[in-house]
Amino acid sequence: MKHTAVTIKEIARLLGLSKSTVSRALTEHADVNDETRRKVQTVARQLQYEPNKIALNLKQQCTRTIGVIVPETANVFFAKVMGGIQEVANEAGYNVVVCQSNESYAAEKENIRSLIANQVDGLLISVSQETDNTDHFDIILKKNIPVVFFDRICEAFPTSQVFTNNYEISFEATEHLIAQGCRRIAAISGPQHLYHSRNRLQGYKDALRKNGLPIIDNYIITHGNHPEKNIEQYTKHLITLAEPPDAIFAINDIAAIEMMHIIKQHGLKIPVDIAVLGFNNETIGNFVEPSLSTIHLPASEMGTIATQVLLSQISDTNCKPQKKLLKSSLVVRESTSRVR
Amino acid sequence: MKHTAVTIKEIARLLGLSKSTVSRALTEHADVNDETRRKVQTVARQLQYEPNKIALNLKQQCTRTIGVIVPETANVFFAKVMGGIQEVANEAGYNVVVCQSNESYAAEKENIRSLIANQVDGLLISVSQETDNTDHFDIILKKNIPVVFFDRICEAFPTSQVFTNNYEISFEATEHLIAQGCRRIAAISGPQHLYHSRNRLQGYKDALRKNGLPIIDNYIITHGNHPEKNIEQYTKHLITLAEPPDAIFAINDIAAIEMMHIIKQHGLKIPVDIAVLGFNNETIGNFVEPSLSTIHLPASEMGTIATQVLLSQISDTNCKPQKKLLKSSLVVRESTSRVR
DNA sequence: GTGAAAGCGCTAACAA
DNA sequence: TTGTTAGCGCTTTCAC
Repeated sequence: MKHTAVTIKEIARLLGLSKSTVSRALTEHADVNDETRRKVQTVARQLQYEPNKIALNLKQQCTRTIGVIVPETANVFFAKVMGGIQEVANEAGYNVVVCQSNESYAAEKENIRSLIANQVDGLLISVSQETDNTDHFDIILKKNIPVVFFDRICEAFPTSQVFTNNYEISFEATEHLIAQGCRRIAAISGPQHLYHSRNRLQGYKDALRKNGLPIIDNYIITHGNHPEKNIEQYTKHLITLAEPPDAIFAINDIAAIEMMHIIKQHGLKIPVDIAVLGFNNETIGNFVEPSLSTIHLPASEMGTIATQVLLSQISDTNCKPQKKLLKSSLVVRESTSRVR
Repeated sequence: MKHTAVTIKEIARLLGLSKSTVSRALTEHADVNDETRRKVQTVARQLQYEPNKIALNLKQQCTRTIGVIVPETANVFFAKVMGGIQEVANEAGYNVVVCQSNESYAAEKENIRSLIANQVDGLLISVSQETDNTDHFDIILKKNIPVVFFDRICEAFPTSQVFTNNYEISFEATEHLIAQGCRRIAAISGPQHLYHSRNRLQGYKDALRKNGLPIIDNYIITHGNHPEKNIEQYTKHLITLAEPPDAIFAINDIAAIEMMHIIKQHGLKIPVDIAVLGFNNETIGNFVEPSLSTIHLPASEMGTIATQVLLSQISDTNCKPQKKLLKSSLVVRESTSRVR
């Protein structure tokens, strides 16, 4: 390392003062002679003194760092959330350490261990697809570390949670498809041990039920850990059914666009033969033909709010867990517009 | 914070030993009685002792943390690079703190200050579009902090650099377009004070020149900080020229796909009327019609290599700066396939 | 208004 | 083999 680092001790030596006086002068403490303060600050500036954060951390028993665990940083949604997190955290003088679980339970567990060992002041977590129990989170409770789950939350856990109205938006989206005349609506859904996936599927089912449509198992695809790998198979499976669906509620925009591509290749028309609905509202949805209807998630906002909640808990340790519900919205474009 | 934290002192008190003995027992030091070690380790496990990293940091004068500054985390390319960085860093027991410059010089400068103040062991930087001088990097040299620039490198700087063969791939891509019979090739290019943008444009120009084609200013669009905002205008401008281009070398895949969309809307055929070439090889390029030809960048690999170089410099401070050139490759799909 | 000393949690040189 | 001591850089009582 740079052994050149200027310390308070050095400044003290140079000015024939004690460390404490220098410290006080630098931290704008009251009881210090104006003259002395001026001198200290001048020298500090000349030497480009920067207080050693590590020493401060040790002294103050906090790191002003928050740890974030996401399934995958390359995922557009999480990347946007990260933006929101950074913004609020940096504004408040906090650093952000990011870890990826890569959808693996083991990695998630290890990330938690590592972040805690590194004394982060708080955690922001979106759980991996593999995570179907919460044992590895217990240590967070035991050590009483502020934590906020976001998006892929851990419902049963007595901590703060920030999430979107998955059930409602899924219900709304399904009713939109029904309103467009779709009667055989397929849905690609995530692992059912995850709260948000479960809710999404439930919203879909309830909308069908409410509208007197049957729930057909063949139309519901629950995929494993790497959905993007199987979109092609799913699509081919669906469109070659004896009675193929007339709408597909995809798991995300990229999957939706891939499905559209395959559907078109098979000579089917979108949305007339099959309507396609995405999820995430990525920019690209505007530029495909037909343009993609989708669900807009308040990604960046989710990051900012989760971070705000976390920071409030860090500053007030016995502040109650908060549940924040953010609203998504349906973005209707051409891929589901069958009636005028 | 959690005042419950178990310390070495606590364990020592419990066992009637000294802190040092406990420390030695825990760190697998040689000179310690097997019996003692066993006892210490048992208690440590029972109490779920975790060494305080901050104290270690202070003691060892390093944080095992590397700071990363990227223009934007939501950018797919940088998100992929981040993946590679995380992988190598975590493997080596390093944490990664991410900052975004949001393409702003001021933010970049502030990020550097903040990361250095937080005593990161090293830096990975991809410079912002706004950055047209290197004054704010001087402090890194002065403090002798290991740094590796990647992708958007800072050529003039006497530090390690990891980058791709922008000139060559751009040359190759342009020759590919020429080989497809294109004669009026437009290019959308980044700010010319950036090394990689300059090289890309130069490769394009040299390929034209070598093939006896004129360099037409009207076909070269150099954009500012937020290109995505103006893609539509650029495209309309180009296709309404008296002599519109018969190929466009876009700045990235998303821009390319937006351009294709607009071109198609204007009744022109791709690639026959206008060939379109992207940059970045995003998945989505496979699923648009026509499928998008593009340049594949070794994004994740760039992250892993940059991190490896950085770590080697951290461990050996007077290890010489390294320049690493990674190869991109041309991915030819339908959007540029005009001959058979 | 300033200095001396203790202490945050840990390691390591030196003693015993 | 174990304990004592010092010290990493800083803040903060407590004396003076």
